[in-house]
Amino acid sequence: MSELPQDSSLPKIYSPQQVEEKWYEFWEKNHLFRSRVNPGKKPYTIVIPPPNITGVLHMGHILNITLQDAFIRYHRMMGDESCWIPGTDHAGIATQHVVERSLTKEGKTRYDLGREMFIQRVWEWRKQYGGVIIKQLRKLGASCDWERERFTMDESLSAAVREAFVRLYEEGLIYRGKYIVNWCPKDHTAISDDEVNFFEQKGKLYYIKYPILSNNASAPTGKYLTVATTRPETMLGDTAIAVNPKDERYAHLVGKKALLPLTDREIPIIADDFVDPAFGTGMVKVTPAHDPNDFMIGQRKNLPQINIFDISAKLNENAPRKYRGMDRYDARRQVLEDLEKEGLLVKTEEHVHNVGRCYRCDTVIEPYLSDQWFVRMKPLAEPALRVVTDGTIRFYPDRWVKVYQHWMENIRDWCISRQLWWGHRIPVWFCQGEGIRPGCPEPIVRRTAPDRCPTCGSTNLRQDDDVLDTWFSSWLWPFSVHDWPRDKELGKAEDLRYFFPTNTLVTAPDIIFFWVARMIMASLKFGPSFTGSNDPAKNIPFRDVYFTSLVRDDKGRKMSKSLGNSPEPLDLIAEFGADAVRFTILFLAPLGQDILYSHEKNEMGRNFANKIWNAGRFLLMNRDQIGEAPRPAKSGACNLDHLDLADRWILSRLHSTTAGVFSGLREYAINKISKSVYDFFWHDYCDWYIEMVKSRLYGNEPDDVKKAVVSRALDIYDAALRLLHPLMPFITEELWQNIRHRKPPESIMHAQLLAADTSFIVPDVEQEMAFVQNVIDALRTLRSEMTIPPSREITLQMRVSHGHSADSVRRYEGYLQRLARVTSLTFLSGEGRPKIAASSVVDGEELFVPLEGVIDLEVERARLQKEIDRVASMLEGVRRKLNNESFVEKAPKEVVDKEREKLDAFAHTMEKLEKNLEMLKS
RNA sequence: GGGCGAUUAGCUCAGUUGGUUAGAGCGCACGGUUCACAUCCGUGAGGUCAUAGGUUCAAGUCCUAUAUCGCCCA
Repeated sequence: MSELPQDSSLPKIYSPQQVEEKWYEFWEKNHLFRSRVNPGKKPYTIVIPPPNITGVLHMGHILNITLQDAFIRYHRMMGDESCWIPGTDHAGIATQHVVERSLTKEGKTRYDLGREMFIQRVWEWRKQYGGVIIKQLRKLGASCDWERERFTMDESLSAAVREAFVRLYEEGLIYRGKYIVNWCPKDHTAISDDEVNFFEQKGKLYYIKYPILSNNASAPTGKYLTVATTRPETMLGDTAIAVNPKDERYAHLVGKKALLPLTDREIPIIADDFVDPAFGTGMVKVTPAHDPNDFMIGQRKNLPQINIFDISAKLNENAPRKYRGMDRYDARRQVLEDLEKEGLLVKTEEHVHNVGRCYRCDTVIEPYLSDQWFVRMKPLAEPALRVVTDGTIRFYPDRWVKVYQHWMENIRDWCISRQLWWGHRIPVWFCQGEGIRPGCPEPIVRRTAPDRCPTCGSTNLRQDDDVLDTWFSSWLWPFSVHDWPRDKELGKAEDLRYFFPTNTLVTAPDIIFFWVARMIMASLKFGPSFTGSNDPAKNIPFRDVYFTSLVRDDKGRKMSKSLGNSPEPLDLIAEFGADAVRFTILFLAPLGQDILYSHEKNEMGRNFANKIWNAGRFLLMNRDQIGEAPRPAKSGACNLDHLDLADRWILSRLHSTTAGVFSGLREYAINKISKSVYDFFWHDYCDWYIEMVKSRLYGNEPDDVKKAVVSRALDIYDAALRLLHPLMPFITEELWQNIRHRKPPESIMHAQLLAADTSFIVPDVEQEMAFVQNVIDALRTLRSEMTIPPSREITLQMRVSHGHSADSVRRYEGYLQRLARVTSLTFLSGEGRPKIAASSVVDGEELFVPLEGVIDLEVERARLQKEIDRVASMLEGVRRKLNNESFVEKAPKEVVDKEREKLDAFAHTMEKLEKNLEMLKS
């Protein structure tokens, strides 16, 4: 950094582009984001919710990242060891698909490459394109500790995944079983729930008769029951009929059997809560192998699962011979035809239902039964629920606790296997025998690949083909980022113990189950092994969870690529500056409510930046012309020489603003923080303080007083920049570096925040200032309504009798001169008043502005009458209250006293106004 | 179907445990460019706080119901 010349002048308009780039480089080059284990300081840690490597920055990230950066920067300036750990997620399915698409362009499939080559290809892709988003975060100003960046497929994070898997398996918390997945019959792969697109579609509801069998002989009773289904072909896999247990119509049938038409299978009639008595006939067929809900019923009732499809959704050998080899839709036609022939098809209705389609090829998804790995969730969920309900972990806003609780109490086992190639391969091997001892059925679960089967010694082992759900690595993130379980061998043991638990998690509520809940479970489960404590408070992954708003467009629609209503964040940053975009989004972000975003709103942030810039420009010009008083020894302290009302007032405002920022931080009320800093800077500091300072700087004060005034204005500005820095890091750094001489690598990033000192907050001073402001406001209003041009000077006559003295008002004459163009101030005594004058009553004191020859008496009379009406209606309201006996009796004394004071004040004002009006009439 | 949230000025939103005359930004109207800023300054208009009941001396704020919108779960 080159030293700035003393006569440095800033351009009139702030242009963020070069400034932002310059300071980010400076921060990075000087390692200012770095965090180190420091027992002398309190740690403050955030782990980034790792974005997908396929992802690009969108508005949701802008909000999410800016929030985290603001928290991290505030804590850094409060003296905490702030550590923000960045990284990315390998996003199994999304990434695999992206790479497969690029292969398709070459006319290849992943099978052409083979598993190993394909994975290599993914790594290459990642190196070239992956993590674009990480570079984009820098444009936003994110102060992540880049030296700690992690990727969920890093070797040490893979070790964490294997460690967790093996431990859970050994404890019996992981098991293998059959499960329904979303299967694409065209791509021959399972896809995740997120990748199924649901569309409403017109279909048909078929009513089918099943013969009821007698209790003992399994002989037809001649009676039938009727089920309704949208997928008649799956009846070939039915293993039960179900009714709702509360449905009295069918209570007598439960426990009996029915004959499955077109087959010779007998199936039971059972009762299950899932069945909706109002749907169809209130009886449903149950096909556990081909419908997720039926699958759940089947699990509860121990029903057989008969899979009638192959991987292409053609009927397999489990279907009657006649249908084998048919496609599912051909089978549907054939089944319907055959039912019709047997007189079992009762009727057909039009029916609208949701159909899931593969987001890649639009093929209708087939719920398909296959072997999967599961985590038993109940034992993990119980302690994880407790730490949230007992307040060890706090949610902001706290209504998410209920959502969390409901989910945790009804938790289902977690299917963690995925039929993909890209991801953490399941650390399980199967013995392929070799005939030494036929079948070693137990899976071999190891942290590293075994050489031979521990049972039979065979070296013919085959690793499970599947990989783990990406969330199975994400749920370890708060401690795997510190290289658990290899933290000791990699020298990260101290980091892990110092920075864990993290303090704040900032995330979108839509992943509360996928991620937030599971991190809590994983940390409570594995935490004791590195914290050395069983205290849940020491093993939670984070103390506070901030659930962000959803960013919508100005019509309230979700931002989405297909709607084209999502702005390109880098374009926004280029147009308005990162600071402006950051500030705007934080200003718009009420805790827990959606944000309605629109392009123009960024102008607010931009204008604010420009305002701050110009305040700095004003200060620098005056510093250069007038100079500064000798600096106080303590850096960051404020010059307190020659204080006047405006100085005491702005100090009071600065300290209460600071207190407001701190309380906003505690409540995670970020929009309260941004609003109070905005109001302080713009309205208190610029609108009033600077204008009042001008009256001293350009008046007849001695030189040393002027210098003290300049110094103090700079000191307060410096403190305000620090208060604003976490919200607008770039412009505040630029100005902070300009207003005083700093030596690199000195940075506002590590400057201490001013502590909120209540001794500076003085109600009397604020009240006195409010009076002055009210007088100025009244004069301005009067000028405007009497159409007195702003350039025209006025004289003011005051009568003070209501708590103010001529002497005290006289002290503020300079302000009135500067802010209301009052050239002469005189005081009236007795009852006299100027004959031709505009008048006003402020806090009970009378103002007269003689306007002989200028005043339009008609206008002034109307003006006064309007004011009289206003005061009269308030007077009336207060009177009504005080005439109410129960109010005077029951309301607290202070409230009643306050109303009495109001009554006096209004009555007093009324009296003056009426006299003044009368004067004009005579 | 169950749960949750929202409804305050034309628009986007503040409004502490009920107790000053319900505020801000944008937009609108009017006036303003001599030394920080027209990305600005000053002034003004604009609200029966969704509706109906209730509790209370007192309700934008608490309770109940309804309406509309949105989210989650099933």
